Amino acid sequence: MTVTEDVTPLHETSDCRAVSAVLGRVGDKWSVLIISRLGDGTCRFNELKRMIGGISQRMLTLTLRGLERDGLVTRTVFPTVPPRVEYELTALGQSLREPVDALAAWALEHQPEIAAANRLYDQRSQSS
Amino acid sequence: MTVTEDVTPLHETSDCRAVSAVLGRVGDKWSVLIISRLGDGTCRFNELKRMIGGISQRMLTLTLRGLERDGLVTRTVFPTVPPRVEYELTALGQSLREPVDALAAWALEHQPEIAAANRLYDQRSQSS
DNA sequence: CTGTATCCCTTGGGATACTG
DNA sequence: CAGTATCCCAAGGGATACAG
Repeated sequence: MTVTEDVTPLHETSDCRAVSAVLGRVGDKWSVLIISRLGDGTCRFNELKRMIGGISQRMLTLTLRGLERDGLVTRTVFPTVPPRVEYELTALGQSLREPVDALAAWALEHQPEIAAANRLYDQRSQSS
Repeated sequence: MTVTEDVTPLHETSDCRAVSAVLGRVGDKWSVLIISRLGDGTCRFNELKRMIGGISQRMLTLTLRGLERDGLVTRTVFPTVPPRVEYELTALGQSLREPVDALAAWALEHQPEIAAANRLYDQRSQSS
């Protein structure tokens, strides 16, 4: 019988949306780089910009604001002239590094397999 | 003295690009959901579409192709009529679940802190 | 059933210029 | 120094129609 079943998409539960938000952060091109860099210690705005390299001022600002909003990074303004702003990982931000590093380790470990799969797939696509 | 220093952006090393690619996969809205669903067993195209819900045909196809290209999923076509195609996680795909689950666990565990940080941040932005 | 092809709107994000 | 504001282009992704 075809009664009305539960069709609530799995990804729309409260828990799943929370997980998605974090996955989005991690998937973001710049967030992880910033967190990684900040893991080595406090950093100023332009310092971050230089060390990461390739990030625009706009994206650095936006990404830092996002990280700050999620409580992963603190922003400290020193009322000097010229202004000095320091960014630092919070305990929460530090704790995120562990699972992220695990993922990075997985990526490095299996990179050869992935590259091989890519070549195989592309080669097969070629001859189609 | 200001000699020409090493300004190679950290994210442009070979290793880092490999890690980024994986982080991109994980950050992708649909990839993780598909992998998660496939973790419970083989699945057909429309089966996946229904269970995930909210994904367009186009994105399901594109995402599955990407997962297949990276060797995370296998695609098996049964030459019947109507056609029957089954998707299944590879061993590599299975192995990815571990670090991803760790990240999901982190997200769930710290969700309250993140939500609180969000509220605090938004509240402060309000009064500015 | 399992896709592919198009159209088209939304979002992401770089470049540049300006401000406290 | 540390941003904000604007412009603008490219990629992401849904809706729809068509095909094997």
